[in-house]
Amino acid sequence: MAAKKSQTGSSSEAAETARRAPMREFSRSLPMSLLRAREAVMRQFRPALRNHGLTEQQWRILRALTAVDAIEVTELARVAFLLGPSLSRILRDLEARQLIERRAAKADLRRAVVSISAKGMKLIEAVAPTSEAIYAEITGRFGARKLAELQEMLGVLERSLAAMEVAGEESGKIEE
Amino acid sequence: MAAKKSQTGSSSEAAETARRAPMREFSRSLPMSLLRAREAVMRQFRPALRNHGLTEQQWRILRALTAVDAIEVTELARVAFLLGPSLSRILRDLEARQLIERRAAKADLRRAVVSISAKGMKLIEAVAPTSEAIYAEITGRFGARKLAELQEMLGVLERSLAAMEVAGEESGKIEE
DNA sequence: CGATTTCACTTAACATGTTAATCATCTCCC
DNA sequence: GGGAGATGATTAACATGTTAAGTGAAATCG
Repeated sequence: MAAKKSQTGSSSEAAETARRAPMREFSRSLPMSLLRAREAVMRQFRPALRNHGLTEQQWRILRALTAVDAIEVTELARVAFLLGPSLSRILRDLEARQLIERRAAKADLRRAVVSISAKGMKLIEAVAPTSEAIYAEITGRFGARKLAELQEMLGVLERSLAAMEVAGEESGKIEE
Repeated sequence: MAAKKSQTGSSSEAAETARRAPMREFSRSLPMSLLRAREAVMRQFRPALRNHGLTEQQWRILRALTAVDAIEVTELARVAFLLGPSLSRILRDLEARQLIERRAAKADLRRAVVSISAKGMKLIEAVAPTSEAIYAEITGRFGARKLAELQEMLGVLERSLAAMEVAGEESGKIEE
């Protein structure tokens, strides 16, 4: 089971090092931990959403819209945590399905204002009980206190990194 | 600023409730917290990976391959936490770029065995220092102890939900 | 005013996520 | 050994993630 040592010789000396001593256990890296945890959670919700013809992101948007009377697209992107292009496509689809309504802002024709329709609201109402039940089950299994603690830590992590420089621009092509 | 009340009447009674009292603060839901936290982390790494022509998933695969001599595709999917179809596409690309090598298993021709190439290993070596530096910076900002604690909680959450039934099959179309 | 720049949003192009279907092998059992 | 079913991998089809480019409207400045 030993790695194929001394095969290519000195050429892959560092390669051998990496092979023997992985940078990090990888599956234990923070991004992987967060990814797996999120997937474990979403795996519970996706079937229920799917039964109502909604994807996770479409659900996020409709959910966000129930909390406001109307909202501009950019602000909606921030709240639902979606990038502009994704949001554009999804809004086009949701509008075609008449789950939302869109109109131009009077004061600034560049801006579009979105709101949920009665039909969209009914859909939300149909899914909400199941969704809430699942959330309650998760809370029960993991523990309400631990859940709050976890979310607090996630928030701290997020804020810790918010101010962090996004380095990696390699050479000094910072300005263009 | 009040919601358009008493417009459609009793029909959207629950809708009004939802509008006034959102099911959950939404942005504070567990899935959103996990998503934002992960994005905050990955936002630090993506530029560096991009400078080396790698996406996050391609990096995950190469990283996973450095820990083993060779691995079957299904097992690689499990380790790198990718679905089969995604992995298939990415392996095709990585193979075309000669960053990995693939061959059929002798005992079972259905199975494919993948390993990282010398060229792939060199790429890993080129990115690793930057990647490690970023990880160290994150650890420093958030705190090594808190980081370990967070990952422990994420693991517990994952295992708490592993046994949970994935309900939501609506009607009894469990069998097909 | 009018040209330039900025801004909000959309489109484009490519990579991945997600589920279903397909294809080739392999196993099992008669 | 041969056919039904199981299995590993890929392909198909559609939705989203991600970055760059495009479009129209607004703000800025000369």
